[in-house]
Amino acid sequence: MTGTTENQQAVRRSDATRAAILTAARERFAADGYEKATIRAIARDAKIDPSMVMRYYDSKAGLFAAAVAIDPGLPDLPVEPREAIGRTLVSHFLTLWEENGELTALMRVGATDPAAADRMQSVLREQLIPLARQVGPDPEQAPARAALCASTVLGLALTRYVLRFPASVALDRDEIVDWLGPTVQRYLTAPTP
Amino acid sequence: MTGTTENQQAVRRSDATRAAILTAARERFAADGYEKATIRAIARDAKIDPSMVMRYYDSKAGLFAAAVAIDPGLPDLPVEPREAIGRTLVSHFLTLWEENGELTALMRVGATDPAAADRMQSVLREQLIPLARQVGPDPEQAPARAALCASTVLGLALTRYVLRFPASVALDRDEIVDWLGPTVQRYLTAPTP
DNA sequence: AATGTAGGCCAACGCCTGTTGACAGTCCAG
DNA sequence: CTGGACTGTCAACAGGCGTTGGCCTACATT
Repeated sequence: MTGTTENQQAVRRSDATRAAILTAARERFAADGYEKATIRAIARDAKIDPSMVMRYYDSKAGLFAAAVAIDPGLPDLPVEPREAIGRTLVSHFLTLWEENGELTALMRVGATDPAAADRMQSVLREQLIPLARQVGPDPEQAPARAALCASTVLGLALTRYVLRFPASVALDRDEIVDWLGPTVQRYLTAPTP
Repeated sequence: MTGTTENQQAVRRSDATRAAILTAARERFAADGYEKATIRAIARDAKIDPSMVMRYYDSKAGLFAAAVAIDPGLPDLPVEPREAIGRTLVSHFLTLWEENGELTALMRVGATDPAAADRMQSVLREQLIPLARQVGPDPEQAPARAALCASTVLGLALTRYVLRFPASVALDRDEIVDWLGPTVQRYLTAPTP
């Protein structure tokens, strides 16, 4: 132990370094994807030696896992009024994506790495499908309806934050909510077409 | 020149090899993305020496460019009846994607490679935006409306063919057209919300 | 003040990558 | 039948990668 004799969570002298590594890693992974984001480059950004990364995060895979640990927190969303759930969801996702660069990293890497793809899927399974079951007309359709919602918001994230299509980047927040909100609303609550 | 003295397009003895390389490259790029799809692995699949790849396609980048050369052919789509354009587009994209594995490759690589992302964007610019201009109420909104359509179909392709979310894979073709068709229709033709 | 320990740097390892050039067999035109 | 172009193999290169272990430094405890 270092510093205080308190147990709980000791303040390590290396915390600043750990944070610097994590920040640099998020930026590099988000910008370059998994393979092209080298540990050497991340270490250079964080102004430390590559071996420090191994000391604190064991391996490149461990570093990535630590860098993209994030919880979208869908269960905390207000479900009422039910006819606003579409707009609420879209708005929530936009905020999430613009505050957390690691989501872009997760998506870039998920395109080629099954483990990252799995992490994204777990959000669908554990948060979006339950929500669809809660607000949708038929619990049995929940997976399909949730999948459509996922494809809607991830499609926007793809064109706007990953591929950066100018026409998609140019959309402003309200416009997106106005267009996608009703779409998600329909996927979740409308009767089967 | 070999074979016939005809100019036009000579039949080279190596055409079979070239094709084998291209096929193997498409599979590997689609499955693994750009970095993880090594020339050695592609050559092994095609049962030839890695140096042949360089001889026929100059470099890895050249091979990729040749492997994903494809034209979605949107301009040939029937625009009438106008109220069916949404379903027509979605249906066309589904066919395209299931017939051409290179689209998955292009998307996997586009997630990290700007050049591939550009190629995808050119489809939006040269084919989807003009179409939106043609059928939409206000030509000035064409880029925004086209971008929303792109995010719709690419979102589905992402969850279904790249990330392979089971709930998205489980959707059948008609279901997808029934759900996404009206969405695209609205993005293209509905008044601004 | 002495001492153990955590933080940090350095040099090196083995591996895999894209790419190259020299060499051998095969086919066809003259 | 002979020359030259084409197809293909082999071995090697230079460089970058993740990862490791040894070493010095500086701090916190005793």
